[in-house]
Amino acid sequence: MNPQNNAEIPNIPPIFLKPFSAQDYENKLYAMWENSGYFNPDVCIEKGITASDAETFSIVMPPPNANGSLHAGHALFVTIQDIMIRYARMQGKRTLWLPGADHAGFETQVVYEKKLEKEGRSRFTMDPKDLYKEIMDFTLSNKSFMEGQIRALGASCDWSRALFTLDDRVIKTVYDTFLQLEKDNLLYRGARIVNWCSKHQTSLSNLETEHIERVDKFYYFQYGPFVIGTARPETKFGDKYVVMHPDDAQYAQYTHGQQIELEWINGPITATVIKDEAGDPEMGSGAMTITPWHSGIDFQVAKRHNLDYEQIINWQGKLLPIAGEFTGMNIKEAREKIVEKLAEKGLLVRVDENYTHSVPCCYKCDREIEPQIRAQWFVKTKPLAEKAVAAVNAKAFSFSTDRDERVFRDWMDKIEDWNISRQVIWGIPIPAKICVDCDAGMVDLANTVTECTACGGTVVADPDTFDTWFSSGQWPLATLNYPDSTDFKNYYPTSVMETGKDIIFFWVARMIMLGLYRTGNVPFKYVYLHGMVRDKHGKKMSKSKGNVIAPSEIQDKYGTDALRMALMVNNAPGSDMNLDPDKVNAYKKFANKIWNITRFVLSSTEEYQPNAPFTETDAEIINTILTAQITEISSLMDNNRFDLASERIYHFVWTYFADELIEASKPLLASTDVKVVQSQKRLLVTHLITSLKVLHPYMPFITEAIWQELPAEMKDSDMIMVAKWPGSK
RNA sequence: GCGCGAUUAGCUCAGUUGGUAGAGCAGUUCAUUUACACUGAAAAGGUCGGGGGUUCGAGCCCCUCAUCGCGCACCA
Repeated sequence: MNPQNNAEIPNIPPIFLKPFSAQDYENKLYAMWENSGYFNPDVCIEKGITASDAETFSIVMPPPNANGSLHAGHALFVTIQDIMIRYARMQGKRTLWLPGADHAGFETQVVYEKKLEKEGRSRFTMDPKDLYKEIMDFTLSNKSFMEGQIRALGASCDWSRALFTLDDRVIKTVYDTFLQLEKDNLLYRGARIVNWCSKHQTSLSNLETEHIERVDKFYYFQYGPFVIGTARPETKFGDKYVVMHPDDAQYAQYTHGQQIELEWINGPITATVIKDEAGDPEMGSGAMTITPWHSGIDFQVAKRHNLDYEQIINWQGKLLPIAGEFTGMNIKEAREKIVEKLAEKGLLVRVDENYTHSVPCCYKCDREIEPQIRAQWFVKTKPLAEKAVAAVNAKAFSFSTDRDERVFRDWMDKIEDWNISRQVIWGIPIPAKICVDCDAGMVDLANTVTECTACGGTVVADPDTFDTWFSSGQWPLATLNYPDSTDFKNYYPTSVMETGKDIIFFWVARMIMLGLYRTGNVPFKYVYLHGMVRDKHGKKMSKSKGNVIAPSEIQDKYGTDALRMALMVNNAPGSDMNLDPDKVNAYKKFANKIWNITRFVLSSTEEYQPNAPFTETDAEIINTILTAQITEISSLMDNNRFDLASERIYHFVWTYFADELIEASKPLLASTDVKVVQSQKRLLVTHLITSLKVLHPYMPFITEAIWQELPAEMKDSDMIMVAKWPGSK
């Protein structure tokens, strides 16, 4: 290219004389948008951009964790939601996208604990208040960093309404719900088997565990006249009940409650026969001993027959004094030694070396979960789940794919009570007193409870915090300021909940249950779930594999618009996608193509007349081809098929506009017939404006950068962000 | 165990109600003061995992098998 030639063309703003460079524009343009106030629907109404009676479109943003950098999944969700929002805003809807930041309780505490570990410190030796303050400082500094990255992705969200999950309003909402649940008898505190992580020293919900398949040894021991099997000999010290199925013929001679003297690990014991349907005649010998404190099934058996419970393993994963000589040993090292001792005593029958089973582990540290009995707060979820299923039956909300709805229903059908207590510092304190003499708990928002209402015993403040998902589950209520705000009236239920399919149970299901519970209405009408972003070969991104693609690096190299397009094109809703830098590069080229299309159009449209009459041919192109293409694109967008719409737009701009229309225009522009030339100029400008508009939701920066350089007579608005979508009123 | 998904060009993936397949990247040939080389033109490349069925017609619907992946939940 020879700049001198171009410099002679008066119509081209100088910026078009070099290739598009995203870095030169993005920050400035975002600041311009943000300063305009147009992210805020109230401002749009004030300034006459949006009609005051316009249809609303609202999204509550899933608040990113304020504990680190954004990853590719964040870039994907920001892109999808921003496309929805920008499209709605251009259609003249009253459009709200409400951002936030998540303190992310346990998650953040784990991140912070790793930091402490590196510094040779531990949360267990710290004053809880100091720890809380340190994590707060850490989180707040990360929060502003994270919000900067959201801005860099082009998110046109209303920062004036931003909320943090530890803000007073959130806490008030959560406390109100907690109290309401108690009043409605949907809340209880009781000793139940919980998933205990002995590294993180907290209980976890079932969803916070993952099952890891392992091959372990499976031992058979002589237990009096019975042979019992176990993979966990270290729990067997207290086993004094032997359970068999009531109908198991091989044990017909034994009666329920019968006592048997037998030799066991640390000497003679008296065992009691329990007939219970938990015993499976097909499994092993059909007889089993139970450890009610450390097994869910055993706990149920013990509950049914009112048996004793005894803790064998302490909270740190070490054996308690009941283990005799093994007291204080870590369960892993104790296992082999216990087996050795049983073998010496002649009680080891045989060992199955290839026992394959999956064991529940902490999803953060992979350490085996130790089931423990602990008094915790539980929400009775069945009544809440029934309402949620009724709502989906009544089509009060729907999912982007049928399979998501099936997955949702499946989980709702077999939902169990939800443990909402966590032994975590970094979270919202549970506003309750707990009894030190029994397991009772009393909701105590006003701090007036002085003794146990169940036993009259001494009470203390509950040291626990809420499961983050309990508060996140009320996020739409808190952000829209339930119950009396105008935002709540205007925007609840929101139009769309867009989030990752991996948190359909953690978050989406909980928001539906709690939203329905508090307001009687679903929190959103449509659930769009995106898949995971993987590396270019479909592998999960992880630091250890070294295949993590940081959005900020991609943005620096190729531009944010290119990243956004790469994330959208051919990425079907709900399925995982692979992010290949080569694909991003393809859309960087596309950005430059748009740049040069503009340059050509501007350089060819001196003395452009906005009202020049179209020739018959050109009118035909406008009325049929252009209209048809835009209708199709809008229709795909209305159906949330941004993957298909973006590909269509790409070809509309490159294949049709650039390769066909512009090439065809070259001889026509050279025509001696002024009418043909003027019509052609108007045709090119019309296509340019239309292209920029339909591209804008996907590639907001370059389209706005160009828009700002266009002569006033070509455009219908100062900013393309609030320009009218083609075909909309 | 229960449930779900995938299998389409060398690679990574699209394909909305059934009408003999599309993109990006890679590769082939040609074009060089062209709006744009971050380019253009042209061609090449797939019996849509195997088998069976429904249909005038199947990548798409049904059955079955195989392989890969995911979710949930158990286990003495």
